[in-house]
Amino acid sequence: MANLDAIFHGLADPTRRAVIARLATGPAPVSELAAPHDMALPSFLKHLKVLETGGWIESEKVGRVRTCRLRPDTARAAEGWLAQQHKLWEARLDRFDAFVTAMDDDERNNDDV
Amino acid sequence: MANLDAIFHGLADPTRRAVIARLATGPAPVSELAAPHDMALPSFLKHLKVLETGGWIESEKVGRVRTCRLRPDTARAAEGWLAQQHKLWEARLDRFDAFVTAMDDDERNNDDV
DNA sequence: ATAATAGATATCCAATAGGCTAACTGTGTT
DNA sequence: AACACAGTTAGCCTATTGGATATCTATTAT
Repeated sequence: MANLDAIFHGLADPTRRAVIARLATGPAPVSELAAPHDMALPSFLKHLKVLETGGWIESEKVGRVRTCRLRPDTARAAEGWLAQQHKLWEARLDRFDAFVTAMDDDERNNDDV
Repeated sequence: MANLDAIFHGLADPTRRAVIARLATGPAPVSELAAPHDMALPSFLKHLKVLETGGWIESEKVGRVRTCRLRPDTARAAEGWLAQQHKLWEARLDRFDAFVTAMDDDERNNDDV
């Protein structure tokens, strides 16, 4: 599994996110992936390399065309990290809410507020 | 709201992810955030800047200490993008499953398989 | 008033990122 | 055999990244 640095670096560029979005609807050859992007092919290939390094895609070449497909487990790793933080953070907010509620109760029990 | 480039760039570094993880448990001053990281303070401050640009954190300085806190909406934006791709991709796999199932049915209806 | 603390700013540096063109390899097509 | 097609590789260029040190400002403590 690719490391999180490479995984998130993969997402930090609009061209690469577009490729992922395209591949989410099904595999495609390099030239089809490249077509929408106003960029020389070698430049585009670098993005594919970054995605491959990040574990986002895998590819297979048959004849002269290379077909790329998405690797779902990588998306899960990325979502997993975010979800974990989210959970921590939610837990904290819950504790904070409880604290505020307790404060309110305290204040309600005071005559001078 | 920060753009996705900056949001995901924020995550593409272990120091920055550690800061986010720390802040998910509650706000902290710069020096406390910096302490675990074996790095000169100015270098660390750059990471905080990247996180701020990516919309991950906000901070307020009172006296001589600056306290940083997480911005939850940014996490949601990141998760949102991933979830959307995930949905597309799941939908495709479902169609693929249906296709395979149909194939199997076909084959079951053939005598020569 | 002096000293210590918390952070900010300026500058430097090597490595990486993201773009390009030119030239090359291998595979179909005519 | 000759051509076109789909990628690939090599090199070049500029901007950004991620680290450093040295110096500076503003606040708090003695």
